[in-house]
Amino acid sequence: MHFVEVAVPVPLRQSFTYSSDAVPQPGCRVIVPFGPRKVVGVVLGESSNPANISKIKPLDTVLDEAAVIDEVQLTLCHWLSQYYLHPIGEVIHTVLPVLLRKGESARPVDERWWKVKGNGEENVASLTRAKRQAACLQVLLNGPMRDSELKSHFATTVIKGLADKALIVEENRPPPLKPRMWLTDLKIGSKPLPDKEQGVAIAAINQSRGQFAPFLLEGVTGSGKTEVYLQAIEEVLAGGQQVLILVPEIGLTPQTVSRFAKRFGIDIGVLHSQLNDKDRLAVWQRAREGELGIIIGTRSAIFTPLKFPGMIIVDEEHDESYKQQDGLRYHARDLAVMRASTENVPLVLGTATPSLETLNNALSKRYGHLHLTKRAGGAVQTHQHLLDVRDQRMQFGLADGMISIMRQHLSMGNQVLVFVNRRGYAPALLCHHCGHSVDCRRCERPYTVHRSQQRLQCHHCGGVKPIPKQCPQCGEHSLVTAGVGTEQIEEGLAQLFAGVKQVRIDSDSVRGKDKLQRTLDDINGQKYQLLIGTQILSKGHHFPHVTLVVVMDCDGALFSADFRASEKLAQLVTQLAGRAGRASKPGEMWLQTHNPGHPLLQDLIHNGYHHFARQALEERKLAAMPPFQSQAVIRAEATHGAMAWDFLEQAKQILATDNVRLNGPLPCLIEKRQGRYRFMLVLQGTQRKAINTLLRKALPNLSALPLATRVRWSLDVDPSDFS
DNA sequence: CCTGGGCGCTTG
DNA sequence: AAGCGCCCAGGA
Repeated sequence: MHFVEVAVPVPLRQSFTYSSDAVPQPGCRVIVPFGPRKVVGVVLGESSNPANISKIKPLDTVLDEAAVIDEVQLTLCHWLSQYYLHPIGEVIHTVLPVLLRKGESARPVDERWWKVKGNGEENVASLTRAKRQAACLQVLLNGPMRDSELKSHFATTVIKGLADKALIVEENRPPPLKPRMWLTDLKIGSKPLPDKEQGVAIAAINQSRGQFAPFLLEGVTGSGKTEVYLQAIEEVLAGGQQVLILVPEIGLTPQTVSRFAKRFGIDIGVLHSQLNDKDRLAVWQRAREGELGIIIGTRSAIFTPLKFPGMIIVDEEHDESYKQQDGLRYHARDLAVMRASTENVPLVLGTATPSLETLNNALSKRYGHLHLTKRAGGAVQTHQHLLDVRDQRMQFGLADGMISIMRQHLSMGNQVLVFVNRRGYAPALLCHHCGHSVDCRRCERPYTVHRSQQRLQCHHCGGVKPIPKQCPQCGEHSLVTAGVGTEQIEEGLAQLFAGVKQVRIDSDSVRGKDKLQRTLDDINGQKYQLLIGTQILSKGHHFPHVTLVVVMDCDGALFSADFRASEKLAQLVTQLAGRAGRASKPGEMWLQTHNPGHPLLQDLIHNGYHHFARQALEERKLAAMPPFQSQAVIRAEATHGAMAWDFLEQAKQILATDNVRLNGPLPCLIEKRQGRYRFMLVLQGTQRKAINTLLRKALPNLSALPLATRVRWSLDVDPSDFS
């Protein structure tokens, strides 16, 4: 009789002991009795002298012969659990593909194949009147073929015809996973000669093969970061090792993938949020068996197991989508650092606008620092200007001066990009008679007017309702919109620039598969001249015909309660500037502001992100803010705000100590969401270890508070957002 | 007297 | 988280 520790998918910060005749390998899934139910858990290891022997129950079933979570992943799970103070069972649950959580077989899913039945050659001869069927049968005479491959050559009706005549039959086969399969296909497509800086970067990365070596690749937009990735990857692939590439949520387009596929001519594993569970598991298996040379995916792709780990790349490392904002609130970039270190592989963090966290690590020499300062093909940097809109006449949010600059660019046949930070028609609906604002009752925030959908939408909870005809308070028919969003700009610009083809790009207009990609292709095919859009436009896409970028309003970020707002604005502006222009068409950028003298804007405009970021780091140091101090946040929300507040107040008493500062409880930046009032308690200190220890020791006491079960609360280590 | 929903307790 | 017992309110 043995005892094993099992991680069970429940929000309890402990594992559970079970008895078993044999000890399954750590990382194997088991079905265990848990209270009155049965759950899928994962074996963590053998337990030597368990407590509470009388309570221990035997394992029900062992689901796997071999571990589904390998040693490296198990190490990372323990790290995640300890660092983010998250229950181990839930950590393991997040790391596993959905189908494996549900207890499905971890064996590769069978593939459908077709093979000839009976005397094939005779049958081919008999099919005189069905030429396609004869051809199809002829192909299968050379040997069975995958259903998917056969379908790419012949219509389904042809295949079905043969099957109906019982000349071919279907059979299921396990996929032949071939480790390092890419080595047979690998060919290097034509590649440009790297310039001096690229050459230095490639060499530095390549020299670090087989060891943990983190790099910040700080390259201005258009400087050829991807080329550095490609040439570094080439060496890794040729050496029989795999590369894991993380990209931001929105950056994973077919275009991105095809760039890698074209260069190497190999199969690439792609993991994105729209993938179904089955396909996701298939990529997971092929990566794990070492069949795929390149795996590219968004945040959660960092959990993909690799048989021959060779390198990890995090593209646009500053992107906010790498931080998970619910459940296990991990940062994929930080986990990538941990993973590269446990797997002893180089890690490349690439961006034009490094996060201050990463920049600090590079400047303090914890990371190698590689620079790409020249735009490829000699394109010059986009010139940035501030447009003082004070006392200027505004039309649809654009100052007259701005409009005339836009006219100049349009008249030369160039494209103009207008960046607006708000979706919808207008961010509020007000009564012109009594001043009443039509607010979402659950969030107590103004509804955003969406005229295209003819309804009001709450951007905090997603709630929708029809646009009222009259004021809900005074009954007057005098409702007017306040402020401008993408829809209204679109409408206004259609009037201002009649006859100019324009397109709006925001999450409303590009909803649906491939819609974004098609629109982007149309833009670069010069089907449109005027582009109006939100954040989406700042991510990864290049618009060579755009010569003017207009930022409607950048004042919000200057006075935000979020201390990272200025960093985010600077990244956004710099990324946007990088979208425009090329060698023959230098671009310019204008920022509309009421605060043209603001030192932050001045610094950004005149000295660029590179300088701004270093300045901002100095300020963070003086202000004792991250990355020079560590933070954690306890959030609590409840329908009765007082309960959430009381809970945090009690938590504060429990946590009180002298080496960690406790701020709050204070309302979250979004004070109410979905009918619940939200508060937070911010922990800050010089030692991240001290915060971690404090929380670890206090958590049992926090959970034991009577209010702990009555409010929704969660822990966020290294918070990136205070909404 | 029975039903049902809310609440709190437990999970090895 | 989720299943279960317990308790109290409300309907017949």
